[in-house]
Amino acid sequence: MDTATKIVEVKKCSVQYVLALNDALNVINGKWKTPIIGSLLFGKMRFKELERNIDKISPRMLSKELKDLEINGIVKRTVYDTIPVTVEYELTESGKTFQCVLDVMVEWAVEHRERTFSK
Amino acid sequence: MDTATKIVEVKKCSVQYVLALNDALNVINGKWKTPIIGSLLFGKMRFKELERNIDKISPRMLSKELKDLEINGIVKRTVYDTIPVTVEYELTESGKTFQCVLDVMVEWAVEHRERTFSK
DNA sequence: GTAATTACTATACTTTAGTATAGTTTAAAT
DNA sequence: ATTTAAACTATACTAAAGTATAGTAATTAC
Repeated sequence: MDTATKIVEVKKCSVQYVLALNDALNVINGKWKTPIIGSLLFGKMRFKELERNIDKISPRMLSKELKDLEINGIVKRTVYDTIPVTVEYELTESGKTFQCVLDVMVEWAVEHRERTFSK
Repeated sequence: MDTATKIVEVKKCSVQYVLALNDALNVINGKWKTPIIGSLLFGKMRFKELERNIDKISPRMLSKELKDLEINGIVKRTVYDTIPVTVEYELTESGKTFQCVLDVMVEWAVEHRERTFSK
């Protein structure tokens, strides 16, 4: 079954729909996932660069969230054999396509704000 | 400024982008928001109907989350002057259009799963 | 008169998420 | 010899989210 057909299938079944939805939600849950993905959309970055880029994040959280994102296939971690080690983080293909999801959320939010609060 | 122009503006500024994104994320944060919205996509429902529909939800959580959704303009609450009172919950216009956001998330999730885990 | 139903609220508790602070290793710079 | 830097980890704590259990008011059914 190809991906397009699969999508049609999933949309027909509420159980599968909710499961897929949770997959997507797990990518962005918590306080720090979207700032991290947002930073990496500008290109690959090292740990300290991310730490400096993202206001108020602690190394503990950055480390933890990067690990989460790596496990979920959103971020790729590359260790270079330099002394001391250089570690680079970058978005995977899925990480990059996630921008479309973020864009739709932003579009909805702007429309929602106009409709609901600015009249 | 019309909504389309506003969306273009917001996408250009990372601060505004993240703020709009958080608006959308607040709609769905927590464990119970998506099941509630998902149930209400089938039509208006009373408190007990929602409670029966959503597996394992407690009345405390249902009440709290419905209040949140109402404040955020996603759900409309209508009290009928019957004895005992009848209370109906339904999605607002924004609540209904939110389905597009959920659909895009589901599409991404299915594609991501194919790409990342099934090869 | 007891049980059930609707639409919740109150209180107490547990679990998860996030913060604060300090420490590790290896090496280069001053 | 001490400081600085990268890339984290460890420990302890607080805050937020969620659960469990019980209770309220008004009414109908048995």
